Amino acid sequence: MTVTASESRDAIGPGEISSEELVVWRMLQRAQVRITRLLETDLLVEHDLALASYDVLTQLSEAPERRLRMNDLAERVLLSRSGLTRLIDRLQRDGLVQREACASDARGLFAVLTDAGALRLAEATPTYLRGIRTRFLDVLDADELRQCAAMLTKLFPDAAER
Amino acid sequence: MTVTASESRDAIGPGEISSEELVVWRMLQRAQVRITRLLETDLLVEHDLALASYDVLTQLSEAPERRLRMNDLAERVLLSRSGLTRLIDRLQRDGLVQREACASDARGLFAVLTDAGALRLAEATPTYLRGIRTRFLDVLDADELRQCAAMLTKLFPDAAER
DNA sequence: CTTAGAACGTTGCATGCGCATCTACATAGC
DNA sequence: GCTATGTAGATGCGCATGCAACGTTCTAAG
Repeated sequence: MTVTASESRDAIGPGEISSEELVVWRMLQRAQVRITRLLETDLLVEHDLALASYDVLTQLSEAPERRLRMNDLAERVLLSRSGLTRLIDRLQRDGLVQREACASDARGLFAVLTDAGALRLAEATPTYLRGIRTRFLDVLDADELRQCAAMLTKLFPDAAER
Repeated sequence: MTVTASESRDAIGPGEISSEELVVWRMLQRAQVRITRLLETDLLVEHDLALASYDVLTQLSEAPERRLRMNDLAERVLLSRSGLTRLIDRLQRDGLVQREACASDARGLFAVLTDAGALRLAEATPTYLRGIRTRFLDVLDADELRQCAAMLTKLFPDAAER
C-alpha cells in the first residue's frame, strides 16, 4: 500500500486511534490511580481503614436497614464474591459489620452494618471527602464537573447512581 | 447553629461536598476500574499478557534505545521498585525484556526491550487499541474528548505525556 | 415427588503487590 | 584517603485478590 504524505504521520483510518486520543486515555489511567492511592493512604494513616473497607461501609450505610446481600454488595464494590467473603471476614472480626441469615433464602446472607461500623464510617468520612475535594473537585470548575458527569453517564451503562 | 430551610438539605459550606459531586467521583472510579478490567482480560485472553506487562513493554518501546532504568520505569508504570523487580523477572523469564548493566552507575540496571518483546507488543497492541476505542473513545465525541483532556491536564501535575 | 440445573456463599490455591530490610555502590564532608 | 549519608535494585514477608471447585439451597421440568 502506497502512503501519501498526509497519511504517513498520524494516519487515522476508521478504527485507528490518534496519539492524542491515546494520551488522553493514559492520563486518565494515571490520574485515577494516583488519586485513588492518595485517598487510600489518607484513610489508612488516619483511620486504619482500606478504601475497599470504606466502600463497603458506605454502601451498607446507604442501604435500607443498613444491610445488603453478599452478592449484591460484591457487585457494588466491584469485588469478586470470594474477595468480598474475605473482606467481610475482616470487617466482622473488627466488629464493623456482621453477617445475618436471610429469611427468604437460606443460601443467602446479609452483611449488616453495626453501630461500631457506622461510627467508624462517620469518623473516616471527613478524611475521604477532604481527599476527594482537594485532589479532584477543587481542581475542576462547575462547568467541567458537569461535562465530566455527562461523559461518565455515557461511559457508564448502568449509571444507577451506585 | 440554626439551620434555615434552604440550608437543611444539601447545605454546602466552603469545604463541603454536594452529593452530586460525590456521585461524579464514584462514577469515575467505577468507570475506570471497569474499563481497565475489560482491557486487562482482553489482553490476557488474546495474548496472555497482563496490563502491567503491556505497560512496561510500551514504555520501553517508546524509550531511547528501547531501554529504561528500573527506577525510572517503575515510576512510569506506577509500580513500587520491588513490584517492578518481580515484573521484570517474569518478563525476562519470558524473553520479552532483559537486564543490562549501566555503565555510568554500577548500582543501576537497564530494562531493555528484546526483539521478542517488541514483537509481542506489536501483536498485542491492536487488541489494546481496540479495547480503548470501543470502551472509551467511541463513546465520546471530539468535543468531550477535548474537555476530558483539559480536565486531566489540570488534575495531572506532571502531565509530561507519559 | 424426583431430578437437573442454577445460584449463593465459602474455601484451597496461586498470584501479584507493597513495605521493610538488605547489599552494593555513589556522593558529600572532613 | 576515610567515613557518613543517600540511592539502586533485590529479597523476605505478609496481605488482598481472583479463579476453580465445593456444599448447600432454590427453582423448574417431568
